[in-house]
Amino acid sequence: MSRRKEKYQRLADCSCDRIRRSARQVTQLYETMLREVGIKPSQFTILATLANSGTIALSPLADQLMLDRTGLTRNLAVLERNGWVRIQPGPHDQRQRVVALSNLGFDKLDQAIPHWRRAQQALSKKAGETTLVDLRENLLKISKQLS
Amino acid sequence: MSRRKEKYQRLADCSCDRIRRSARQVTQLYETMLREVGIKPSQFTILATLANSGTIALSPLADQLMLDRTGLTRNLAVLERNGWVRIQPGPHDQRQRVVALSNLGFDKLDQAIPHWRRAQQALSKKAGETTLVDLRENLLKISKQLS
DNA sequence: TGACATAAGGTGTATATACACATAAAATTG
DNA sequence: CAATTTTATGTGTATATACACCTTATGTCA
Repeated sequence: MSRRKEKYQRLADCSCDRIRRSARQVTQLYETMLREVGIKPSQFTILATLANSGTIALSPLADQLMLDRTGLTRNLAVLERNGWVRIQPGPHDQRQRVVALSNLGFDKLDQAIPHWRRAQQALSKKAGETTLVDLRENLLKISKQLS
Repeated sequence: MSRRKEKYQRLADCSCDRIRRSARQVTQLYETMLREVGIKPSQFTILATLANSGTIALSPLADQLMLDRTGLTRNLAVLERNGWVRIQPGPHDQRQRVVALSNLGFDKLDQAIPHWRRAQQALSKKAGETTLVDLRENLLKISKQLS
């Protein structure tokens, strides 16, 4: 394989690949914990955000979650099917749809919180609290610089 | 909304959500740069890995990439359709399939590298080199602790 | 007010990620 | 060597992510 050169070895330093790998691993840890209550990490995040925001239209919710709007639509369809959120036409603007956590959604969130906490603690224990704090700080910094 | 309490505000400190957001943002930066040569970040990573590994069976490749094996299968199907990789039955083990970069794949990789470098540099510039180095270090540390 | 621009949202399509389950080949073992 | 176990891989299914394009409602301005 004459084309296998040192030149290609540096490609391993890809920051995109690096963060994606870690994100997959962390996600799997949280999925394992949250699976016990039948909820996914991304669903948990949406429920938690809705618990704080109250009724909110789709686009500002997507902004707040830094999520793609079209992906949010489809994710919310699942949450609605599960009865965790209510989606209604916007009260003033007929283009809007506003979403809010239902009582069932609050229940599911309450039920999930202890498992989420276990995931947070497990990650902290495995990664080391200092490393994790530094990491989160740097991730936040980078997020702000990229938005 | 009587159930909107401080209790839910702490949920914003989710490490899983934090890393996933940043991963999305970083991925989008790389996608923007790599789109010009018609290749995705994850495809780039696979091509780069294959350039270094040479012919390799699917499972060890998935291990090396820390990728789900079944996802790799489907990703490779696209790469094969594009003519960037060759997939053949394993020479000794009839269960295996071994994959290798084709000449077209090396060409595509060579073509993509300058754009990937631009993405790396853009990220470094936006995030700050120090922050980025720290981040990568912590990500690597966490990856090792979680694997 | 009517024409046009803008904003909110949905749909189609492609890839990414992960798990449960299925199949076939190879390895092991009695 | 035949039966069983393990290994390598594929398939079905569900969700995640992103972009291009479409529709409809709202806003703007001549």
